[in-house]
Amino acid sequence: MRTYGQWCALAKALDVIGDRWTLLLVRELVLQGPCRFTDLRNGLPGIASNLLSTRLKELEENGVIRRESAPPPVATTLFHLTALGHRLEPALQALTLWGVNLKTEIGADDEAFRAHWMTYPLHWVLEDSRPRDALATIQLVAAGEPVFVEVDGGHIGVRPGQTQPADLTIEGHPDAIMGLLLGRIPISQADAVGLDVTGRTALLRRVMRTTPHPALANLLLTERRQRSS
Amino acid sequence: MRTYGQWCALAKALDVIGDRWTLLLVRELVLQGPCRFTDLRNGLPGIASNLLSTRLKELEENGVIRRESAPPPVATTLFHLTALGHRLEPALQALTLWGVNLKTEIGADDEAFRAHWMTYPLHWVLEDSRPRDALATIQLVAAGEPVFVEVDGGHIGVRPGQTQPADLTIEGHPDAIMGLLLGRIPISQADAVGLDVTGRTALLRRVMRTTPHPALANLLLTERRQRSS
DNA sequence: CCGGATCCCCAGGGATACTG
DNA sequence: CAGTATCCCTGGGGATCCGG
Repeated sequence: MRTYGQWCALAKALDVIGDRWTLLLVRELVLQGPCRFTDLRNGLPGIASNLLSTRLKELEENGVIRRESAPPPVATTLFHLTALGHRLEPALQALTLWGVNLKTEIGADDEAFRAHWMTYPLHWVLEDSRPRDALATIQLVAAGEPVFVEVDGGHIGVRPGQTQPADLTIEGHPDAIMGLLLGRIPISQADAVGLDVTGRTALLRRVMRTTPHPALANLLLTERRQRSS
Repeated sequence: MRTYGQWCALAKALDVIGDRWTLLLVRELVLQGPCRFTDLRNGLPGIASNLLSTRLKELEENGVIRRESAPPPVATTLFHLTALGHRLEPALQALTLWGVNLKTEIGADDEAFRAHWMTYPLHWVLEDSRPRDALATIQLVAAGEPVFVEVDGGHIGVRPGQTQPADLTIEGHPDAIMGLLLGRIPISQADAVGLDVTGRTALLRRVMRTTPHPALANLLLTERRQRSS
């Protein structure tokens, strides 16, 4: 294990989770819960299988994850976060929030996408502004992957997957969907950005935040950044 | 620039600050303020100068830092955090807090140490429980490096450096000093762990927290972690 | 199909020396 | 002081193979 050898908590933390892919691996376990090797590989497009294996070993040695052989319905080993691992979530959220600033960049269209990656941002972007209204459901289909949103009693539920008859369906590129839900793309221009919106569009007014999530205020970044090749 | 190529804010963030040394470099600018090249090299013991140069270029391209030629008193270029860079601080703190759990490990004695690395932890560990008392000063000397603590009106000030006649002086290994201030090492055992405490020891009762900092509650980690070679 | 292990190769990073 | 230049080595990407 390569270490910085510094008396500094940050350096110690980076000794453990600073290697390439490591924090993304933790992200998978946070967003998906206990995972099989294959689930992780699928959630980390581009990782070499030997690296995934190595990272899992390291994280286990450092007490961040634990491997457990699951009973028959699964019948294979599952990787869990330990209590220590779960304590990484605040750091994960802080870094993710910071990364939102960067996503403004050119939306490279060859980017990999997984439905569950949207769940964090969606929680930050949505709210139930009419808690007394009846339960409502929204089916998102981002880059072909389904995400299911449930609005009920002031609470927003987000998870990958489908439901049958949703009150509202939004289909298209992830960035376009987020742009619509953020209010940056008016419904009138949904077509123009390749969005397919069907159903009770009035539901949008219920779930879209009127005031941005406090932690997302930094989206209004004034400073301009330049791009290199 | 090597990128994960994922539609995910965390992945984007790691594209920018995920490389080796990068986040520690940001730490230096957060803790020390604007730095010269040499200041950074000194705050990052072990880094190769070419790597430092490369990282600075990358961070500048990505808008995290800015280089500015300072007027005569300094007469050289200084590296500043941009607004975007400053927004990394919450993530830095979250990771640092997580790292505190790991520092319990064997205190390797060949670790590098810099005084300003203590400032974050000290802010978390200290408080002024008697705001009406007169201003008081504590001089720490950790691993030979001086840290100056000022207690006044409910506020704690921490910065590297010295003051002449301090009300209390504590000298010794950083871990021992932190242990004492955390209350894990009673004053009676200060000698046994190589601490040299002189002056108004009653001041300790003023600055040591009776109730741990909320974010540090996770120090009471029950789970046991195993060690590899 | 799952959970890796093995091999090859290149790029990123470490160490040191050198320069404007 | 603020980097560049160079050399070398290890970590990581990519593919393939293997036991359960």
